[in-house]
Amino acid sequence: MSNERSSGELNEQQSKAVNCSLGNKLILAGAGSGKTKVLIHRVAVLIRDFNIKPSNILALTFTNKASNEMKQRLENILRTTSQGLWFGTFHGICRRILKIHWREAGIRDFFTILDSQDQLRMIKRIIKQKNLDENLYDPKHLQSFINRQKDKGSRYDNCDNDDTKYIEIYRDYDLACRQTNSVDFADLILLTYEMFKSNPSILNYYSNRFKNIMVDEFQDTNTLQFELLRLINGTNGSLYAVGDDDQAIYGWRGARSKNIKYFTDQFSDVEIFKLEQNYRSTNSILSVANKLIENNTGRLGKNLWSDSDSGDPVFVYEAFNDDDECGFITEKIRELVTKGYKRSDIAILYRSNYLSRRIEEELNSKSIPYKIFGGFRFFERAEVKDVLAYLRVSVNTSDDSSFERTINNPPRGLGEKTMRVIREHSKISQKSMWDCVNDPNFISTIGARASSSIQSYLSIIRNLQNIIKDANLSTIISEIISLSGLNNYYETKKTDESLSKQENLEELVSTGERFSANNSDSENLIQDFLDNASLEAGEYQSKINEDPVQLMTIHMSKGLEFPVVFLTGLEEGIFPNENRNITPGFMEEERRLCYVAITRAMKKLFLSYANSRYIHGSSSFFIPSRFLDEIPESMLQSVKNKSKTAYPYKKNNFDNDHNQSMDQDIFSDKFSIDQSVPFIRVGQRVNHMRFGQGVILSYTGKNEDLKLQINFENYGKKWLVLSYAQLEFLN
DNA sequence: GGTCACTCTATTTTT
DNA sequence: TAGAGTGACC
Repeated sequence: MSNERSSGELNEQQSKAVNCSLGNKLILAGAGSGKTKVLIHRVAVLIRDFNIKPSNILALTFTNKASNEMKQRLENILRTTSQGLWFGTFHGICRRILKIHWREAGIRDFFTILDSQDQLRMIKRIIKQKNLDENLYDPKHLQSFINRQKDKGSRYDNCDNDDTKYIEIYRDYDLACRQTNSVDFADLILLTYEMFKSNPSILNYYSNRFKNIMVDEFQDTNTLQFELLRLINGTNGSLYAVGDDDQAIYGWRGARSKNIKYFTDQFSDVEIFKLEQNYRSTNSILSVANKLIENNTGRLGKNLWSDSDSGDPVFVYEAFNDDDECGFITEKIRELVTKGYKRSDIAILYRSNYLSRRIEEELNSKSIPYKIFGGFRFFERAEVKDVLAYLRVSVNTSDDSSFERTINNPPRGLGEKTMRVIREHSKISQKSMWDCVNDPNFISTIGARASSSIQSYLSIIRNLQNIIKDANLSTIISEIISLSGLNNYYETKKTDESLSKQENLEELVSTGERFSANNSDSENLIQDFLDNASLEAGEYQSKINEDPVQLMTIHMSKGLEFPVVFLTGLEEGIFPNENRNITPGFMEEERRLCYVAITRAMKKLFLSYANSRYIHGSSSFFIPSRFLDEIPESMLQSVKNKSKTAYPYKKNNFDNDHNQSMDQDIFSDKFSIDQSVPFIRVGQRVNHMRFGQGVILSYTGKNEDLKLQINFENYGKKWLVLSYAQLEFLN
């Protein structure tokens, strides 16, 4: 965030929103209109002018990043600490509440927070236990079913699904969660909600305490979060909700952007403010964004304007393949850096994480430092999770998943057979797996070899439990790495992979060190560290670089801004992403996502698409994204690379032959390359019997399905199947 | 029970 | 392409 703006004066709209009376307020804030600034200034006004104690304020955001930033910026304005003010994400705050009221919530202390991976593993296990076919009961599908139900506030006994097996799995999953003392993401919120519902006195306490609730990105709240806010806010609270319906991009995760509308209906006396002046982008960028988003229906309607200069035009680069696209980007970055831009001023945005690989390769080969946000998350790496699992069983022995994860890792000679026996026994005796293997009667039924392996595992954990009592966090972690035998295991392997795993574990030790330093006031450092690992997956930094180019998905970029933005992969199927079950409103959400991407740019925006792209091991053709068509041509400046033939395409280096096989793939025997057919390339002029002359814009498909998009002088753009259309190729 | 090599298959976004 | 899952062999 640029300082000149955060310290600057408020404009009239902002000032009204900041200095309003108490009560429920809705701030409709367009992209770049200073919404965080308003939120922070509002908190300052509450404290300074309304004499509200910081401890009576709750500030909710969606990401930890946003929360930390808000905290810091507020303390800058107040010039003091914001002591007692609760900052956090919905999940983080609910976790905090459950840590205090776990009894009332019907769970046990020291619960484990399951991340999506853990959750999926648990569901898979249940499907297996029930002897169901994973093809009929797709674990991922069930995972999203369960999460959607929880996001709506429905437990298994009041949810709707025609397939009773779904409901059974949901029930068994929840049962397993309770038994293993684990809580998933949705549970953090649902348990808090249910606890408030059944304990009016506790609810009362929090309602009275948090008379002032601030919510950022309100359009991203889901049904349950909305209801939770309603509970805490009660009848006389002041909820200050800031949001933008045009930036709702989490519908797929259960967010209900209609909450903005419901807020005015279901909360009392809501006063609405609009922030419509954009301070971020040049007018060229803003016009492109506005034109694009006009294609969505049912918007609340804002008129985002800016009095800044028009600046550079928005550029579009048509690449013929992904290499070309990356080449263009790195070339431009070099140019911009020589012109005085910092690399960290530049962001490369993409729809999906896997699209970053090619870009990374190119940046690496050109030695351009970069930092990638999201993607592989540090705490989701297998070896890191292994070590954390050791820590988890040590503090929560009923955590069966962590028990299972660690007992034979590194291999100690315990196989599927023994595990099955333990699992069975645990199910029948209703005891945790840990309790089972600590029961001498049960152990005596197990073979000598297996039982001695179990004993050595148990002694490792007991040893760790002793160490945990008085060692500091980073010591504990490094003890786990060596005592567990993981370090030895990787040491003897000596592969590149095991080496990098060891490095990651070393990094984990320093992460622990940093965490202790930053959380010296924590009452239970280990618990907080473990929960933090689940809730904040940690950004993985491939290299520690000075001034790196920023790479991230569009989702990650929300709330951020950059002088220069490259928005890549604007192709049908990639962005908008093709979705198997196209849900209603899906396309509009994709469009909003594109809107978010465009409005991240302050000065320069480069859009790019490739005619062919190497994906999932093979090359495919793409047509440009419809979003490009929705922007008037006059607003875009095309940067075409006409000197290169788009098709058939030969790579310059011949180190592999996939391009050649690609040619053959397209021109099979039915449609072989024939000297009478000139190069089909984008920009090629053609003549059609009926439509007359035109220019090839793009193409898709292969063989007899090869389709060309042609822009005819008198008939406009048309798609024609090459094998049927009688085309004359002009020079 | 452990390991390795092979096959299969899924490829969206995240707290 | 890469990660997960499977099966054969030690």
